[in-house]
Amino acid sequence: MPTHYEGSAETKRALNAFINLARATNSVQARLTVQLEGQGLTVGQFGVLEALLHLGPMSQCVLGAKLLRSGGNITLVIDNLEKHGLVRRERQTEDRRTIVIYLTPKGRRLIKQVVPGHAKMILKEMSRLEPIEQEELRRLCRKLGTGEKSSSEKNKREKKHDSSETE
Amino acid sequence: MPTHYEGSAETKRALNAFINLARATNSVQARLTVQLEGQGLTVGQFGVLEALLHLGPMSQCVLGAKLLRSGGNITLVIDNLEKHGLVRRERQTEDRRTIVIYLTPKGRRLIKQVVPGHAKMILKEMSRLEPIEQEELRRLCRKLGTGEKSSSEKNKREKKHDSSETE
DNA sequence: ATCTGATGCTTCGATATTGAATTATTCTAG
DNA sequence: CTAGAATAATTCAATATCGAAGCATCAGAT
Repeated sequence: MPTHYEGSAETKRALNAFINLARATNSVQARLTVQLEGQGLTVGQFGVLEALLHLGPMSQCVLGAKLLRSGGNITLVIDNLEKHGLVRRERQTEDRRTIVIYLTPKGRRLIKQVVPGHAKMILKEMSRLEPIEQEELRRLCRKLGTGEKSSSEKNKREKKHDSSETE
Repeated sequence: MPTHYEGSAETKRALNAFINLARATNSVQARLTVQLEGQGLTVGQFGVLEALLHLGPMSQCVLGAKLLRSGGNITLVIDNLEKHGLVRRERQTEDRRTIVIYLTPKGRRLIKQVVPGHAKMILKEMSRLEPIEQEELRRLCRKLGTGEKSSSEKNKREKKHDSSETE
């Protein structure tokens, strides 16, 4: 499956690598999305609930930073989760700008039930590769860039909790 | 950056590989998106114009199949491209259900101007990896799955034109 | 104490994206 | 030839997503 660009071998190599990277990721994610939505959660909603489950209650602002989403987006996703009774908002009294999001019992129950199946699905998808290959893929992807600029963002007392499963 | 799931080493390996795959892809795509939008094109619009440039005029239906997008989505993206005078719709006379999309001169000029910079950007992104690594990444991604079910779709006289750069 | 700038959330306008329902058209089996 | 199935496009209702504008609140400087 060649590209239609002309260009140096270097360029072709890069484009082909990128195309296959993008396709593989989209393909796997599409199948994961189908599974999640079959359980009544969108990808964005799953991301929020999963972060709350593993990292505990947090403000919308922090949630946006963890999930790499805009403030407006978080507001909407939380709105929808709140409608379904899966999370609850609580305005902070110390800093009244901040709203902390908590899982409701219903939300906790749901996400705890959904997560294992999701993990199992990822396991199944990734098992098309040998263990060694999975590790090599991981190494290459880390080298390719995780989106971190350099290392100059809120390094105050945020050492723990580096990453939940953030898709 | 560990996950917060417990589970077998096998599961952890798969989850970590997946997380880094997803992050790397999203990270690269985000930067590409910024560049495209700086030139006034969304990713979806770029995909359509690029397909039309490299594969020639085609119906919305075929476009949707190439880009793996729903019919409703293609309709909207074409609407927006048409508003900007970058493509034009032409109803077929043989089969009046079908609408073929053509690049306008303006659209052709624009996409021809945008494509090289896009390719250059991909080259730059991918060059964080050595050539050998790019090839290995490609191999792993192909093995991981390109979304092809098996091989039972429209194999009539569609051998040529396997893939444009489809993100 | 007050002004100013930063911060957190919401709202809005665009665009994307899907799946379902609808319409128009073509094809196919009788 | 005609009825019903299949196909192409459109429309609609949700949801996502961003960036920008707006509002409330807080923190720092004078």
